[in-house]
Amino acid sequence: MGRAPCCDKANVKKGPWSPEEDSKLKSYIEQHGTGGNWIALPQKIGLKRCGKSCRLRWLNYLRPNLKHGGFSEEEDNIICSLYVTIGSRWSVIAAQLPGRTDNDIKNYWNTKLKKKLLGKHRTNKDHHHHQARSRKQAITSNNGNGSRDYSSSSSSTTATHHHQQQPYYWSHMHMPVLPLPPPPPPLPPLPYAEENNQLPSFNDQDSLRKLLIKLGGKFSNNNNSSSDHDYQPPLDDGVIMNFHHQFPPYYEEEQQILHHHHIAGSSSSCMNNNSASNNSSSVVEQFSQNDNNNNNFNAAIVGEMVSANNNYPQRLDGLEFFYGEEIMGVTTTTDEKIIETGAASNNYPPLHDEDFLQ
DNA sequence: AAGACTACCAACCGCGACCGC
DNA sequence: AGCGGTCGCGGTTGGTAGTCT
Repeated sequence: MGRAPCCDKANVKKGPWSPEEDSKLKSYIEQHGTGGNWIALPQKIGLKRCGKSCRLRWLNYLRPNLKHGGFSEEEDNIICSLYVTIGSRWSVIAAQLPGRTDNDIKNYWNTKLKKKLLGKHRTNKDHHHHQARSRKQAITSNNGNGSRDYSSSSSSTTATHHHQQQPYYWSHMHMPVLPLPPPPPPLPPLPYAEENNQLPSFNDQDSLRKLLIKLGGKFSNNNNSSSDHDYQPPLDDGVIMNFHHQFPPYYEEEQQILHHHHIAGSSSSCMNNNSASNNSSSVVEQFSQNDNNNNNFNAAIVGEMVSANNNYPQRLDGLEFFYGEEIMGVTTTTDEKIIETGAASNNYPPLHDEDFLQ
């Protein structure tokens, strides 16, 4: 039973690619193309690689005009904006960033951008992952002395203010149901110091509202607004139209929600309000900025988005820090309830001891 | 100095979608 | 319509190297 392997695993090399393999693959594709069949390609070249591996190597590394590392603030902004809108659809996000691969963006998001937004507070999943890995590495690792480019594309380490970390109980949402200490009392919200490039706290409604305004547009003064007379549809210069062409129905669903709640989509950034301001081709510039500074944040928009997400749980996974724990169903006072609700709302599979002990 | 911890990223894996027969 | 092969995607893992204690 089970799925047939795509190649003969026994006769296929795995792991890092050698320069010789790279040059073989690259020169062949440059001369002949892929031939529309990745599976057959390695045999043609004489590579002992899986076709999928060849494809990945080409797409992520060998393909011409690829950029590696050094994400700009504008790229950060685009990634953030798109992630909030469409979730972890890396290929779609990558399509808006020339020279970037989905893998690159995914890695960048997971290792830097997410933390940039979350603050230094690691998720427990990360924590356990790294703990387990560290234990393993303690056995197997051999430290080298090579140099590595750790240049960060952004300057956010100072922005991880302690008060701006995620709620304690959010960081436990992926945890199994185990006795936990009670969450600390809520901290007073800090002002949203975007002027200083500080990251906003997403734990209070006002900051969350501002964030969503920046990411998605303005919020109506009227919480029950259904008229939307002043809604301005996004400019159609191809990008947004591409979204409509590419996206399955749930994107339409979100668009309706956004429409319904006057999110006309503003420009700018979840990270830095000063960048991404002069590039007309960027997605985040598709919309007119129209923040009327009204503070009546309508949480229903997020609620609806989360509700819509019930059908597509992947889209908001990891976005709880955007939307807030209340919206995500993490509103109760006991830890168990918190975990249960959080897990249920995200369709997480039941957790077992082995998940915890890994 | 050494071990533990953390960060990063390339690569792998499995699944669903798609397509041709 | 059903089936099998392939593609493309997103999640995850493994290896390496920097940083911390």
